[in-house]
Amino acid sequence: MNKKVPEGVISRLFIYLREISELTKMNIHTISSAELGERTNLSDAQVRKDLGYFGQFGVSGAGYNTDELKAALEKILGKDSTWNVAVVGAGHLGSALLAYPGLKERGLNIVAAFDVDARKIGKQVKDIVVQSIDELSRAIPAKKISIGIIAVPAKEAQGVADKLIKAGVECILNFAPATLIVPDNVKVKDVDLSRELETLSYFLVKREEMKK
Amino acid sequence: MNKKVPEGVISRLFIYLREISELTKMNIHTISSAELGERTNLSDAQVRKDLGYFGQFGVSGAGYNTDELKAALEKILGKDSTWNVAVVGAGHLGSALLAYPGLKERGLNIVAAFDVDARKIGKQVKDIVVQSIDELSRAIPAKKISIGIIAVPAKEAQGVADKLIKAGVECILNFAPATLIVPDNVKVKDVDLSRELETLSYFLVKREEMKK
DNA sequence: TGGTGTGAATGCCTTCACAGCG
DNA sequence: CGCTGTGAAGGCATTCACACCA
Repeated sequence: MNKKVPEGVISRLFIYLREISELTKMNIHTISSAELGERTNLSDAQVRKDLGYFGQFGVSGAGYNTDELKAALEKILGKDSTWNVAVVGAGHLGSALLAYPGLKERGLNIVAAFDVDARKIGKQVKDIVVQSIDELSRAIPAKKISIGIIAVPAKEAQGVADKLIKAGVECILNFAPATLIVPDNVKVKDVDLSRELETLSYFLVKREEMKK
Repeated sequence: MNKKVPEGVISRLFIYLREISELTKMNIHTISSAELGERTNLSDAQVRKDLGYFGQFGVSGAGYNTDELKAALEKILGKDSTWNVAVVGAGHLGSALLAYPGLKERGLNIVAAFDVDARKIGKQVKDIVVQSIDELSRAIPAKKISIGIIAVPAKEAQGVADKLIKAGVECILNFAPATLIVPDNVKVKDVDLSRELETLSYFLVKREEMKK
């Protein structure tokens, strides 16, 4: 069993879980790897192999029972546990995250928000009041926060990351277009919206060139 | 020359460009692949190989001239051209995108926004007025929009994608947690914020298990 | 018969390692 | 001497293909 799980498998398991959840709601109780692959833009082999890293969930000739598979995926992915999250930066993006209902549903509770800007401190979004960033180092351990979201300008990103890590955060989702230097035991995931768009635009640039 | 450029190279070129731009601002005119790698959390070999797909920009024994490299990267990445972008969905996330200044700076002009919700239609963010989604099919070609951003709930995402494609959009940035089915000639990039966070949380789940 | 589970083959990307150059 | 540019090697992830099972 203990084979190495490729990067990306976990992310896909969440996609399968999302799809399977829809199916159970629609009272569909069986699905083949081919069908699940079609619904997720992945190959049947990929689906089977991904699941294969964690056990055997299918029935030969019949496919997968969606209720069982759903339960199995939730177990694998730790959907029974919940995590506390802090957002740093209460600008447009930070506020959007605070207001996003999809996170709580998935066991990710935003329990604090911080900003440097006095005009934003005290602002309330849903049930969260934006605090001064000076309170970060006390609030993170006090509220048992293990995930930090960085939604500040690039220049401040590294400083915020340092503060979060010092306060005990173990994972960071970084929206700032900056490369963060962090210790090995801290996991960082970068999401750079303008880079995503730029990469798409490159596709258009290349297509234009091809036309000639 | 015409070797196949791996997926991911382009995205990294944008990272190099960002870093190099900082350096030129700081009046640093030379950098080695090792230093550039350090600043971007990548290996020196990776930096050289990535650049190698597009030509020879370095000087043996000396490194790269930042001004020349900046110009070369901008040329490769098509930073002289600009693209028109539409946002569909004027909720929190859509509004955040409308207000984000980083895009225009990079040649990505949001020129239209659409929503189904009558309460949001007419709302103004910066210089963009939210229009009814019924106007989408006329506005997209009229404004020469080639990139669409989907910031609507999952259930509506496929319908919006269909509308965008029918209207002539060639690339889609999809924030909805849904798998889109699109023709081959349309490029889709998924950004699923809650999945990113969930993937991070899995890292914590596994770490907890290890402690036992 | 239809579909899983999985070793083997393939293909892609990264890393290595070093010749060659300024 | 330091650092680039690049074939060759290595490692990972995906796809293939088929034995096996209900």
